[in-house]
Amino acid sequence: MVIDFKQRTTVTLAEVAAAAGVGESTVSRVLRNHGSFSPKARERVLDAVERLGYVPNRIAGTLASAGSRLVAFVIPSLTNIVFPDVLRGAGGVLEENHYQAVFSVTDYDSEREETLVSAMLAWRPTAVMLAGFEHTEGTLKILRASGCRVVELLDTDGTAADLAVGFSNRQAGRASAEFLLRRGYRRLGYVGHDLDLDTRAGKRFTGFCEALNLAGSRLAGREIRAGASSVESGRAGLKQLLERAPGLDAVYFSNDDMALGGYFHCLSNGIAVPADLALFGHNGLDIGQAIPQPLASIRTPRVATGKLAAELVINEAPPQVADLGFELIEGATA
Amino acid sequence: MVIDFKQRTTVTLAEVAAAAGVGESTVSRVLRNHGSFSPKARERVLDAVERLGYVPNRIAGTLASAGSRLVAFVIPSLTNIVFPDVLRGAGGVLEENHYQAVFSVTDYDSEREETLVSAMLAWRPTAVMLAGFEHTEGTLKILRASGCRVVELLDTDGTAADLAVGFSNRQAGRASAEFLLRRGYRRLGYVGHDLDLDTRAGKRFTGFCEALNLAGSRLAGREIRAGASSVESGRAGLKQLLERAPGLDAVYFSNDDMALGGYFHCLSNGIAVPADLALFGHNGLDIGQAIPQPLASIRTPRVATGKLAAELVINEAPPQVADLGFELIEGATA
DNA sequence: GAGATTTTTGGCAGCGCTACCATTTTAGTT
DNA sequence: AACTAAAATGGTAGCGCTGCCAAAAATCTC
Repeated sequence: MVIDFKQRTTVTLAEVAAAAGVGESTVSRVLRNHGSFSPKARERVLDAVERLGYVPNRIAGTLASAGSRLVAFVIPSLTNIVFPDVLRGAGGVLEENHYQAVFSVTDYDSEREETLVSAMLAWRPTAVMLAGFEHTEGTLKILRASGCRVVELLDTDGTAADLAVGFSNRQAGRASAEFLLRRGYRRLGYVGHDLDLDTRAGKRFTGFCEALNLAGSRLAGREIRAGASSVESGRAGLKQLLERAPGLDAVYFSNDDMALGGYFHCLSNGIAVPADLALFGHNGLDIGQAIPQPLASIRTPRVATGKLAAELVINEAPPQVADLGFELIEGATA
Repeated sequence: MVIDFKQRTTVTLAEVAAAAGVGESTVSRVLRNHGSFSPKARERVLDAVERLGYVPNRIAGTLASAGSRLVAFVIPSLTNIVFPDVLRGAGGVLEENHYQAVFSVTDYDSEREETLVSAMLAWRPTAVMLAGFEHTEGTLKILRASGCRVVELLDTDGTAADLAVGFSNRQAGRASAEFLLRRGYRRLGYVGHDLDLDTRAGKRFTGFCEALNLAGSRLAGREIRAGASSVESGRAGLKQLLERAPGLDAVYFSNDDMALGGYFHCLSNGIAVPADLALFGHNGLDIGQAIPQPLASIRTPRVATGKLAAELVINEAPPQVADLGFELIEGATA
């Protein structure tokens, strides 16, 4: 196999103009379909573009004009399917409008977030999309100074810097507790992952406890596991919790991944769900609905969040907080 | 809340130079730590940068120099965790080397792939990363003409355009069949998703059938489902298959998502695994190892693929095919 | 201490494009 | 046909940075 390494002089707009026998401006106008030009000119330009294999250079275009049509995502994780879902929702809209998505991953580390946001801004993106409201002072400062739009995703409990799209995790936590109480469960436990890192999970937990308090009840046991959420962590977490706090009749998990782990623990150990123990997750993942007993959970608007976030940015919407709500899935595990 | 909409004149390198009392070149050299400058100059520049809150403009930098330090990913899906995993692997390496990842999603449509690759090239990326070897002629043509590096991911069965990193899906399929045969299963079925779209799954299936033929055996039944893989699709697929082809003793699934669906079907319907029916997946996802009986599967080097792909590009490696292999997980479902 | 090196520095021409403006061409009006 | 309005076009000055080069300053050599 032979690869051509010789410096292929990239075709420029000027060359296209020359080949088409028109001025550079005309080529630019035709290609962006902006301003006026004759059908004849259009044809000659498109013909030359085709013939020379011209690919516009958006780096140059961006520098010359104002907007970069680049949208930066600085997200905590790619392993937690929540974020790919948001990216997916945004991706479609962005693409239709000829925007490009750029991303980096913080691993739930807000210092890293600051570094990454700062690096992103060097590309002069139209907007920066972040998870939630909890950021370092430094992050907020450089973001403000940049003048670019900021969208905080998947959270509405807090103060938005500019735009925010998501739902109230706190209310989701409350709704989960209320549902379990309504079903008659009284000895409730919690299995979660690191709440300091995943502040949205923390808010759900807060909401959950609030609802319990309001009902004159309280958490009968909790197991907080270090690190990110995972099925295995949920499984081990439930095992731990049940050993330490026997007699629970329902457990709330920080999300569906954790809850699935819990479910599998029950399956393996002959714990009847929900007769012996009820399980409640969060996110409403498809897989949770495909297990033998559909998981009781809360369906969150992840794709819709990405979609709306992109739309707001593209339409230059004024600062606002868009609450997309959530939907309780009764399932069969509670 | 008040948002400052006034056109915040972005700080430029020239302003930093003026503030630091040095020339523009010196600022540029200090910031890139490239070329020579005195400690004194360095200090004054960094001080001015800090004071003015200067953020370099990489759009301009890229235009002026050669390389964009942008790596484009054009992937089939974000729902299939395989691709986020690859992105994750690449992301770390890219970030360390001050590269940025840009992506778009084809939804397994090669016409869209061509459009998206073309759009990506407008950003003059250092490399374009694609899934597999199957691309339209048009895609290959514009890629060749662009002169940028191309990495084809997660496949080694075919002809690479430039770099390729992954493993042999065909061999994975063979290994899966050989394992099942070795275990004594004889009436083998297959449940898969759309093979024309996911050509790598198709190659696994081919390899699987080859191994059966070699052993003088043949597939006893198959169910190919339209659309992308999912747990629900696997569940429904296995149900269908068992109705149509009773008496199977093992089923090979196009991937772990599908296999999990199959497992859940068995759980729901009192089919003992593996006594009544053995199940075999592909990818070795964590969740497959967290269900009551760890799923027999093949662990694929997804993160490592992303990592190596990024490294090869950054180190300007010569064209090559890197086979990272795979690992059979015996599990407990076969 | 003069001359030869080496290090540090600033000026400036692009990179490829778009925005703006001035000019030319075409269409419209009476 | 003469004149006006509208449409089409090309020239060119940047966008903010880097790379090159020549000049200036610092260091070394005998």
